[in-house]
Amino acid sequence: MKSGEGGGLGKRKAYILATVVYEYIATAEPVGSQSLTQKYNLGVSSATVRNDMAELEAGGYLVQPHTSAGRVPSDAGYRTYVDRLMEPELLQSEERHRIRDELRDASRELDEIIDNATRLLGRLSKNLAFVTKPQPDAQTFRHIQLIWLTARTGVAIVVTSLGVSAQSMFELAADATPDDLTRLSNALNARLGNRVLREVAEAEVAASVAEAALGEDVKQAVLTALRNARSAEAPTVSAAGAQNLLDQPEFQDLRKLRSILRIVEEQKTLYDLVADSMTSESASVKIGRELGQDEMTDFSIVTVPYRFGEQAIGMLSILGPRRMPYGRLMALAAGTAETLTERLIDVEIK
Amino acid sequence: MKSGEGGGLGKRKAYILATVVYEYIATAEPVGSQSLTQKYNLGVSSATVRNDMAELEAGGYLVQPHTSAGRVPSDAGYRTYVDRLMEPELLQSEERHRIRDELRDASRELDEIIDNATRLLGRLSKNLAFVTKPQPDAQTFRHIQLIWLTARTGVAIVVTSLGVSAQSMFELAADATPDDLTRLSNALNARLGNRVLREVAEAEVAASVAEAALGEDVKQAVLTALRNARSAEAPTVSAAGAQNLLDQPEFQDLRKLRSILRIVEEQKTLYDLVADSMTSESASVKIGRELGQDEMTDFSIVTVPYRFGEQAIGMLSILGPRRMPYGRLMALAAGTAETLTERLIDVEIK
DNA sequence: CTTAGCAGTCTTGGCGCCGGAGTGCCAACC
DNA sequence: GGTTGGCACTCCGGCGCCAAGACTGCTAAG
Repeated sequence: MKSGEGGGLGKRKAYILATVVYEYIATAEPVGSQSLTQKYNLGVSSATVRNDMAELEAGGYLVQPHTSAGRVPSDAGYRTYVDRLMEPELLQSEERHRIRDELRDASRELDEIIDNATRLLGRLSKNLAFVTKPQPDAQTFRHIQLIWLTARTGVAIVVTSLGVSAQSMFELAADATPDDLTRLSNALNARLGNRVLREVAEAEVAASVAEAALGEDVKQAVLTALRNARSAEAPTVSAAGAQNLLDQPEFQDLRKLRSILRIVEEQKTLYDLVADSMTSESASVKIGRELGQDEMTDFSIVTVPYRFGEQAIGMLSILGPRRMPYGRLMALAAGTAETLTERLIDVEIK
Repeated sequence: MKSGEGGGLGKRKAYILATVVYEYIATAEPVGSQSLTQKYNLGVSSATVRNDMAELEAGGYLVQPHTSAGRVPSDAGYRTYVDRLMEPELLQSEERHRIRDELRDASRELDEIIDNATRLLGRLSKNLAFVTKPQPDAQTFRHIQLIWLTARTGVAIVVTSLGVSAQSMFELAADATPDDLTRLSNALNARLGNRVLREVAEAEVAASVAEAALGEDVKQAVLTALRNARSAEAPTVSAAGAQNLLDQPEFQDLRKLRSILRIVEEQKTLYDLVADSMTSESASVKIGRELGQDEMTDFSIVTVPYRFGEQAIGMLSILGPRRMPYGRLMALAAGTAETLTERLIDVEIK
């Protein structure tokens, strides 16, 4: 549950802070000096704890909901707990296996795998889980196919190493034949093979179009199609477990819940909340105001990136009350991310 | 607001029932005889209304939350109101235009159009809106393309009249060349053109495979791919506006909200609730227990199918408290469905 | 059949009170 | 100087009580 040193706090105060956070996470009740000494063997009296708590409050780690109530951790209190006081948790091997089993059975379609992982994480964490779907532009180009539909319309399909990633309809200013599009598809495939999508340059498309002896309008259509295929402004986010939040006592206030639901529906906002955690190596945590949204002061988010090969291509996150079991949720998210990473190797198109 | 005859109720009782329902929908408070006579010009005294209300209760149209409270409509009361008492509402032409404008700007991708319509309906109705996406099997076949990825893997892309509808990865038991797949694609396209997907028979696929001189394993792969492309067990459902429900007084009880959120996440359940309304000509309404789910006794759903050409291919629904403004929501859903129907013609691939 | 009047019922909200938990401070102690 | 027991004080939350308000059902008269 706790231990560690805790910055310039002094050993005992750090320990008390850790215990207060731990106890508050468990009970959702402000914790007082007396109940703390009764429940935990602190080796000092409640009066001493009281003094330390007063100093922890002065230092900004704890706050009092009102005089004559116990203390509750502040953002800084949680932050210190997460960064320096809490012991990292590990998943039970039983849970580890469960995650593996549930993700293995899922289909080989990328979207379904992601959705499955999201639901699983929602269930296990008993909070709201959300997972960003991989942006195609970090994936490797495998195949493009321009399909002729009518003389002036067609659809471009791009297949990447993680599966069919996108399709995009196009219109032409001049007539084309099915054969034109096939020639161009072949030229593009020859030229772009095994390239990371992001690095495909306009000049290469232009060269292929020229090789197929087609005009400017086709070039524009292909470029647009590729751009669409590459990435949306914000990736799609899959979410699950909103109903779990209702069990938390902090949601007696429906307005909080309202803003959460709204944010979850606006996928862009949800993505922006965690976008910068993509580059993090392991689990990262944002607590309360750190999320930068007034409506989210009572929430925290744990985020872990998942990878394809070496490259981080998406993130798993858990959103819950600020009073969340950080250690456990970080372990869960990390374990699921790891399993998802392994799973993606399985479905790679080589 | 009301009027009409109302079955074997007698004119005045029907009118009183209509007024009670109307008033309860507006205020969410049980309505009593006295306040009713004060607010509406019924032409009779509160004592008379009292007597009629007692009979309406005996007839099962009204219920009392407790003695000495006003009355509240029962499922049967709402049902009678919706079927026979209420006046159909029409949308303001301003609203009509707003719907048209918002749906016009959306992209030409089917999924985005549907998502847009869902969000719009959620916003306008101030309730939870959900829309089923069209099952491909009612659409017309336009093109199939088998794309060669490796000697034993490929992906099948099916394009229908409403756009790329599905892709499906396949594995082969024996090696194939890109040319094999191209030949087969051409054979299939020649044979299946302009057919409704649902009606494509196994024999036709077999004939095309034979024509391309390919084996049983390819045939199975194509059949599976077509089956996947055709329809999932239940169509995907797009939902929006869950947060609107929080404004309703009936949601002080969080357990109700919990089950709603759960059901919305389980798309299958949501779809099953309304599946049988697909064949209905206009707006259909399910009230409380009519939904056949214990957790949903306090809710109602309004559903309107939307079409592609003559054929109903999906439904727009609004889920809200049983105490919902039926007339308005029916008009809204119908108006949105109509606009969506028109919009789909625009994006048809001819 | 309708209506006025009336007694009875039930919920809701305000008020005051008390108990519990916790704090801060002080003086004593090691 | 840090630690501790003791004590006075504060504040929230729950409980019981009461009064107000809103309805109902019933009865008897119009």
